[in-house]
Amino acid sequence: MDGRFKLDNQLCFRLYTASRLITQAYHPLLSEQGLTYPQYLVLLVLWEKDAQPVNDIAKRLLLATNTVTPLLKRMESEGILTRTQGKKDARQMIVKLTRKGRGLQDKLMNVPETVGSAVLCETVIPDTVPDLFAMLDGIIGQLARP
Amino acid sequence: MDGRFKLDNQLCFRLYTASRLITQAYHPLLSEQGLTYPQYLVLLVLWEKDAQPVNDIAKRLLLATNTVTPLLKRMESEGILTRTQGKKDARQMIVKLTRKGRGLQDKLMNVPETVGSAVLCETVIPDTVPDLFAMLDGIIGQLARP
DNA sequence: TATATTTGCATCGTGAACGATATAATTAAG
DNA sequence: CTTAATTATATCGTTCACGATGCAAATATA
Repeated sequence: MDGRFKLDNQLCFRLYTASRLITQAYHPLLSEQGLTYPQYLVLLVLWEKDAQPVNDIAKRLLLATNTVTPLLKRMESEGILTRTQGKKDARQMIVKLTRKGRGLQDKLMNVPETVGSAVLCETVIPDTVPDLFAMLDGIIGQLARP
Repeated sequence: MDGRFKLDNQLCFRLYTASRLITQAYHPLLSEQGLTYPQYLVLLVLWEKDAQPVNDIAKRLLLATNTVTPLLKRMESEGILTRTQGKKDARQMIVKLTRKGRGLQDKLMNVPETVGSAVLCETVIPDTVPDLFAMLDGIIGQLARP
């Protein structure tokens, strides 16, 4: 009868649910451009710095390459990016945005704010977001194996 | 050059990553008993209240039935639970734990604390957890469609 | 009561996640 | 200069998530 197994006491369930629900909030906005949320994350990474090897993208997103590789191949077949073998290191595949991939930034310009405002509520306002970020970063830093 | 698309400004990416990493922390503990994290969530629900229709379990976890149904079928084939047609309403499938399903609680007794302590860090301590819960509950309440 | 709508669950297809494993290129060690 | 260890990616199999759709039982409405 101790509350150990109570769903309402579980941090992970809250994270899992919040993550899923926000991803669902992105869905209508992203699917307009034929994108999924993980694909949008890849775009964020490449918009910040184009022409990166698969490994760097995976590390930035804290994902394994066996998750990222098929994702990139789908995006390649959509004409969003190209994958070309590295010259310095033939093992690397360098991922580069196409014109279309760069152009998606314009079409998605209003997405961050739309989703951001959909999330605001009593306990999550611009003032409290830094605290939330700090706690999530703490968890991530604690669990990410570097 | 506004920070709109910066990965480091994204709440959802933090939630997505924190959720994934904590689920990974559960993995070695749950796989010992042949369980996945979503299956563990189903157990939490049924340990709190046994003999529930599929719909109630799905609602409690904020998942769709087309996610939960195959999950329950896998757990049924593992002998963790049974699915029997409801008597009052023939559309309902009543999910009930088997002896094995109930017994898993003993074998997983130390899981919540093990994962809990693995998450603690500078910014996430017992004192700050209620604030984190409140913010996540705010987001979930804001986005869950009732 | 006949018909229409809603509800509960299931099936299907696609795209992640991720553990396990494989392969080829690079680097380190002997 | 070989051989061994490491590294960068890819392939495979299983299990979620979830939109779309189907179907039968229950309920509401005409």
